[in-house]
Amino acid sequence: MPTPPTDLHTFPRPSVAVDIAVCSVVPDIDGEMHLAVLVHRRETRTETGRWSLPGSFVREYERLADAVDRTLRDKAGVEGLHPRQLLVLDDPKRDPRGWVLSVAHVDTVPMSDAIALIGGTDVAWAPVVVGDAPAGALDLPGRHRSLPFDHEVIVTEAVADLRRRYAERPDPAGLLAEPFTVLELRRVHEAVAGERLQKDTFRRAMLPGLRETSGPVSGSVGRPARRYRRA
Amino acid sequence: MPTPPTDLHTFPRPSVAVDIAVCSVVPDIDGEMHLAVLVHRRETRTETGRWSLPGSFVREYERLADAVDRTLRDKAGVEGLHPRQLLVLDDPKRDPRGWVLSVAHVDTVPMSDAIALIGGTDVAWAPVVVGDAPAGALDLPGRHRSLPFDHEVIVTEAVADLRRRYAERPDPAGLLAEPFTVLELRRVHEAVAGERLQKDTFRRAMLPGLRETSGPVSGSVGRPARRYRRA
DNA sequence: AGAATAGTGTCTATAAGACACTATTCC
DNA sequence: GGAATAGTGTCTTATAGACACTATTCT
Repeated sequence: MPTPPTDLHTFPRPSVAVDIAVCSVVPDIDGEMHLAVLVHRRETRTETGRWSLPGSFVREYERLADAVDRTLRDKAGVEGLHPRQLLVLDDPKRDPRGWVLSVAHVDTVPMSDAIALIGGTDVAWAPVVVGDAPAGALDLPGRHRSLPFDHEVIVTEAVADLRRRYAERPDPAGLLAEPFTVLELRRVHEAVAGERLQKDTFRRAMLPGLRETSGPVSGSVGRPARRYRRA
Repeated sequence: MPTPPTDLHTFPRPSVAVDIAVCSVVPDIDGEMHLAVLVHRRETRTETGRWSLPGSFVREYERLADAVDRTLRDKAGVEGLHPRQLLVLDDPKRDPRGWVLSVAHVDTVPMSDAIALIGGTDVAWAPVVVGDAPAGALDLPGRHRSLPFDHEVIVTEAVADLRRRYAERPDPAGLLAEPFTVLELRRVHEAVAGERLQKDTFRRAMLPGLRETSGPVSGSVGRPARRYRRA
């Protein structure tokens, strides 16, 4: 809390927006799973036609998490997520229209909803580029190479946040529907991490955070895998 | 970046403030060092007389880090710090005067400046309560028991941030003047961690992040200690 | 039986913790 | 020499990685 002025309204106030890196794990043509970020094609004056992260201005007395939920509902028809704050973007020149602060968030959608979510051609999943690409680089549709504004900073932080959390615990963001097998879990973690993980080490690291389910085991071929839920 | 409205000014805008947990390590009566947070006595209408964290409203087109610097210069005469963003406090009811978002920060002042910084009776170092106290509890002057608003959340995050960073590297915030001995460094780390650290393990963990200085070694008694700088 | 996938025993390399020893100074 | 503090050798314990083996299913 600041030292209050005699009147709040004597202070200039910035516009405040939320920008969101919505993440999920989606398959490519070959069935390989990849961490991807939701981008949409800009239809408005600034940077029209480029792909960017969804965002919107915060309404009066609205909580930031609610602004995130509302934005995703309106722009992508997604519900019931768990946004996490990443950082505030405060460069006074970041928006040509004026003084706009943006609170960047990361959020996730379950893999089962990810594909259905892409309705038209104005929304897409852009895989995170793995390897030694520039930080925050996405594999955008068409021949687009980069995100506008400071959105690459947001992607960088979002990916770092997810990787940190997934290194600790099994599927903390709930990308995978329960119950699941350790193999399914590992595929998701590999997609997030952007690298292969060892099957035995991975299993032992994750087991303390899992509860075995007694439910029936399905198996196409080979020994049927046990199924688990998050503990 | 959000979908732009036709005009920025059609959107309601919140007041935006910065609140700062300024941290340092200060000695108590017995010479023991403790992690402490700078608090000041409120002089204004809301919560008058209570101790709280310094903060102020952000000026037009001002960067948040600059608002932090300005606030600390004005309220405590501190210069040249390195604020880090912690989180945005966005409860619409957090300030009775209206819609105020606050961006919480953590910052540090070198130990050598910490004592001189306390000028009058309206500013004080409040040691972080160690042990199983409520999260974010401070040992405030007088008989005050708690911080107003959501300041305890800020202290909790500030302390967690510092402890995380100090567990990794030697004195990342530069609390200690260079050059220093490993013993001096360990005392600072113990104050931040709120617990004793083992001398041999600590030395081995920190050495990779230190550069030995060839400068003259002072010693009152016992084998003179080597002196180091941060690498 | 053989293929395929799941799960585990175990060896090794590495790091953390703890203890005790050696080293260097001042008196 | 003795007190005091600095720094290190090394043993123990825990953990991560790797490899190979065993287990359970389907065809």
